[in-house]
Amino acid sequence: MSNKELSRILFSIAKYLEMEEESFRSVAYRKASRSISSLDRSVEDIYSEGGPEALKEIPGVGESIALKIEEYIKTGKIKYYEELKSKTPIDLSEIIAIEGMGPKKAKILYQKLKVKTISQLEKAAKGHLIAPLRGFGEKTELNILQGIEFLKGQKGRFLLGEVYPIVEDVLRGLRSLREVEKAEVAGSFRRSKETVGDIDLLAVSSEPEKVMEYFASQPDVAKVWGKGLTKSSVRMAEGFDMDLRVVSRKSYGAALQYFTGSKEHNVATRRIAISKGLKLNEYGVFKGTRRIAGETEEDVYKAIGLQWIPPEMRENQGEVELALENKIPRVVDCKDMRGDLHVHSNWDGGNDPIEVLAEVAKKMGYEYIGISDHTQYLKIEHGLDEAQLAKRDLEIDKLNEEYKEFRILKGCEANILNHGEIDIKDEALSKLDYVIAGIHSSMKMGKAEMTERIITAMKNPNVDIFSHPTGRLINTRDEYQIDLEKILRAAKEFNVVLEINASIERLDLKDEYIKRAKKAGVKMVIGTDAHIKEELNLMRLGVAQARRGWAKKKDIINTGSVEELLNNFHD
DNA sequence: GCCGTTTTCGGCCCGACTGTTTTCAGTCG
Repeated sequence: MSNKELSRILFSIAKYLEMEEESFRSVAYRKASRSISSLDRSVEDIYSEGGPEALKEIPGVGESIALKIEEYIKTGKIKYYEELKSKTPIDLSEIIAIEGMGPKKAKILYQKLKVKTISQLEKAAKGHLIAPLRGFGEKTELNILQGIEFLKGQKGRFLLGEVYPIVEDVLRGLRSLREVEKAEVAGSFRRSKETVGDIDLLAVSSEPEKVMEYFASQPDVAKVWGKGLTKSSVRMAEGFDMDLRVVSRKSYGAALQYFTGSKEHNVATRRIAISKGLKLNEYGVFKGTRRIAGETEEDVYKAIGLQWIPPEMRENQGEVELALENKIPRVVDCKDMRGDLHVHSNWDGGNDPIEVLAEVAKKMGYEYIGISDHTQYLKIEHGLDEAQLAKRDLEIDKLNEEYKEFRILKGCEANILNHGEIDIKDEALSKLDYVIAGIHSSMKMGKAEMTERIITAMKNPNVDIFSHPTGRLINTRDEYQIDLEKILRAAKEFNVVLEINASIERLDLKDEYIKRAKKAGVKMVIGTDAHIKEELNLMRLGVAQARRGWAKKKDIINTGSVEELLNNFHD
């Protein structure tokens, strides 16, 4: 059993309860679900150490949910959940993945039209059976069809952040085997693409049968597609496939290069090899039949006259040409990061007190953490008003007195209202160390209006950072309509830093826009948008995204010291 | 169903937006 599965079931229960108008109970389940999905320990371990009592230590888990988790660990099922499912037997999670569809609509469509699956839903919409229903209409029907199309577009792709902890676990497991000399993940995962299809793993071992046996019998494996001595392929319980290849030590680097891709990058590198009278394949670099490189990736690139290229850059976007001239930039690295400015504390409904967040940040080696609680407009996120902000800042002052080489910065994530106004008084904003502003409402504005709205907000001298600039949710929601070039020019002119939001479903700015921002001379900041302390480690996703956008250390302001950082902001 | 520097019971989940309706239900953040 994985935390992920459990979290998914609790989330599903929450959605079923919404169907039943059980709103408070639903919120409780959703909270528990979120909490569990971001735990850094396995729920099973927690249970085996301390039983249901230990489970209750998990935020959002109380008596009742603890018992349900126990039931799940012991029997693999939760009776309560099974009952909810049998009452309304539909693919709820799939159907509500369609933008605009929620549990209530799903229930009506089941009751009136017996719609249980996406394909039945599509059929019903195409047959114009939905529009005549009370509460539905032409537009809803159309939105459903568009939503289904959107979902089809990303079928089979998983979010990088979703699979990250699972891949790490598998890799750790492989590396811990005595029979494994080394192991690494390749493919789009290694390139840190925002979504990944299947996961490609490589290992060097003199006893492949034992390695493959281990790989195929991991607890999370749902199905074994094939198991051989050089390649095995499995479907994980979470729904994605993993391939493991065991290669010889001599060709490990070449295999890593080959399986990391991208395909386009590989075509380009092979072409370079040919131009030098060499041959590059997954076994090595060959001069005639003699292998001249292959053991390490560095050797492989060197043998064909190229500088080593960070995996995140391997998309054939000009990186091969740069490598030929030894001009690959030193892109930003996790080690460069000195702090996180996008963190929500328990003041705005986040999970953890400022003190706890600061301690985690310190342990991560940071020199500062910025607390950016929501402001008042976002009622559901317990946004703070001017007085509450001031009160919170007293707490920060007090904590700061205790620290020597570490500082907690006072920030907020304010809301940009429909005409570019900020939802909290300038007087309050000016007292903070920095202000993040972002859009959390009216996301379907027209392009011109939306662009104007954002630029108006940027003109506010208190606004320092523009958070999740395009508002997209990967695989779920498109970007808002904005004129990015205009926004970039305004950011430069009004000295506003653009965020690279590292949360799993956002990764916003995306790679391409990071390049454009860089070109426009706009500074960026990587923020995790953590609502609980464990999410501070999403920084690595944000850094990976920045690397995909070829950002250097100097492009990212939270690689600087506190003084350097604050210098980027208005007074 | 969870939680407690307002409480072990009674709060918590508000407001905008959309697409439906002629006053509102469902969805989203």
